[in-house]
Amino acid sequence: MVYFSPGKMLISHGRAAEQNCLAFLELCNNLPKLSQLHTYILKLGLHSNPLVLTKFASISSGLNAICYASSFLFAPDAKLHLYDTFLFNTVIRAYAETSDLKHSAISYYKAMVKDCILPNKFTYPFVLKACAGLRKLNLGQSLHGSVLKYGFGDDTHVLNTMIHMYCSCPGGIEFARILFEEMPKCDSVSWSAMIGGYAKLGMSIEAVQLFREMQISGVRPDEITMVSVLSACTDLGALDLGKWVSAYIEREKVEKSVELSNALIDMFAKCGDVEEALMLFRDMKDKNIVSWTSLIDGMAMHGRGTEGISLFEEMKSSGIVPDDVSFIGLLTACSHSRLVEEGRRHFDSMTKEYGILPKIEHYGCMVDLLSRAGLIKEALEFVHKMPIKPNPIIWRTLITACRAHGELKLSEKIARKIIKDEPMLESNYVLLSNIYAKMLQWQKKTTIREVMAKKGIRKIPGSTMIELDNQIYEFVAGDKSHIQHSEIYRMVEEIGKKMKMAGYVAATSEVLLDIDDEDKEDVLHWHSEKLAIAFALLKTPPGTSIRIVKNLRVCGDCHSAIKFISKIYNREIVMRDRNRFHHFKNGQCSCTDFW
DNA sequence: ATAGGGTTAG
Repeated sequence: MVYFSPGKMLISHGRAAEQNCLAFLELCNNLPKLSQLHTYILKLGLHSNPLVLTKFASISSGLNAICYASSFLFAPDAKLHLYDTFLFNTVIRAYAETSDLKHSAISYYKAMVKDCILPNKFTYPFVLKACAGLRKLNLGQSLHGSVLKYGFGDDTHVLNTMIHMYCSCPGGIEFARILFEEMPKCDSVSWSAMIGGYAKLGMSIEAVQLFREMQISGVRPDEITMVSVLSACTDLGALDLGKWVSAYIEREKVEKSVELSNALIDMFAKCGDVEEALMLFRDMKDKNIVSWTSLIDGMAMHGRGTEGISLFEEMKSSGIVPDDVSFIGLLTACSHSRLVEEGRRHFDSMTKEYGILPKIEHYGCMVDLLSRAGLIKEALEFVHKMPIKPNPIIWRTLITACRAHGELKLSEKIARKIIKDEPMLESNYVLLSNIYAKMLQWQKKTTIREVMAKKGIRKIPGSTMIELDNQIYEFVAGDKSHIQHSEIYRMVEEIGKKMKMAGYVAATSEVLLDIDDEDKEDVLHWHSEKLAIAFALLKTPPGTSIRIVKNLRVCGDCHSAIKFISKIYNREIVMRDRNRFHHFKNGQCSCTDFW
């Protein structure tokens, strides 16, 4: 234990004072004695000493330290001297790294420039980082101007941070790309920043494309680049590419940080190979809570809820204390596997044993858990009793469950309510329109379509992606853009005939879900997942499994059709939809029709 | 003294 007592400190001067003070600050790390320390530093006249100040700002790494550090700048006898840039940099950095105070970093930067204190090459990475956190494009652009004005337009560190800043600001990605293209020489950080920028925005195709260009460029990707590429693979559901990245990491001996291993686990789980995710996880020496949570989430998505729960218990036994995110994974695992009692119990233990205040996501999981299992009344009561105002996601969860359990009147009522709350959100109308389809009330369905058209709201088209021979193909319903489309459509017809012979009957209410009247006959078989599967049947050897990724939830008709296809063509078909995985095999689906 | 990264309800 270190006790602090300023009175006993040896007050000395000059270099000795500095050394003394630094040593003392080292001792005082983590001690909440900042105000005494502050007095002490002023007494020694060391408040403009850059080394002392940096040390001071870094200890406790908290708000207080930053406030005291910045107060030195305005001490009555503060003198402007050679080190002032350094002083400002210290304060700007401290603020830039404090989540809620990034705007203060900008204020100090502005104050600095106003006082004619020249920024140096260390100033801008800090300032730009703060700007990235604030996500203000126009501020970023003006900082960009200053960077050029002060002559740091060819500093790689500064430019890399600027790419990151542009990628973080809405509407900035194009500016980032221009900057990136114009850079005299890019290093792996530049590439990672740009690839990561695309990946974060969900521009995963661009991220992967850029990674291919990076390989041609000869800059060696490092583990951080790989994390960004993997997150693009995860988004696309591109398992082959993900596997290639994984092999590359082994081959090139890229350092496997915990983050990289976690990204691999997440990729394998979300691209459909949860067994590989599990193996990787078991091989990890240092796991953290993210590793566990990623795998639990993976189990949840694949409907392997019991294993998700065991992992959660195992995590606790290993000494990791669950956090709010891991509870989301656990509760999702329960709801997707109809483990109602387990879900309830864990929800209670979250507050009672771990003191975690449930967030809207946790309530959402519970509403899903109950309503999906058919306990609609209880789910409704739960919504009315919860202490947070239910959000549209909660209402949509209820609507979907009501529809699945035949409570059409109730789902109509809720759907009308959320349209009132969010009149411009397309998915609200689609829900109501689907309810009318199920009620066979075509007139009302048409009216909804007309209302949407009048408001200029368009439905997001369903699309399905498939990865074949290092290419990613995307199909949308009724799509005829593919070169081989006539062959594909013939295949769909053939599949249709075989399915009928096997006893398949189209579920009309579902088939007509999202289709305009004039297209009704045409689109019967043309949902994007059917096109993608027909394509895969044409292009892949018999007996191999087929993996597809859908952007929306699979419709009931496609779900039953794919069951037939898996049997007729003797193929395992793995499908990821918006919510979860379906493994079709021999006429059955792993979700046991519980989705 | 400076830059880029992993899990989050339907």
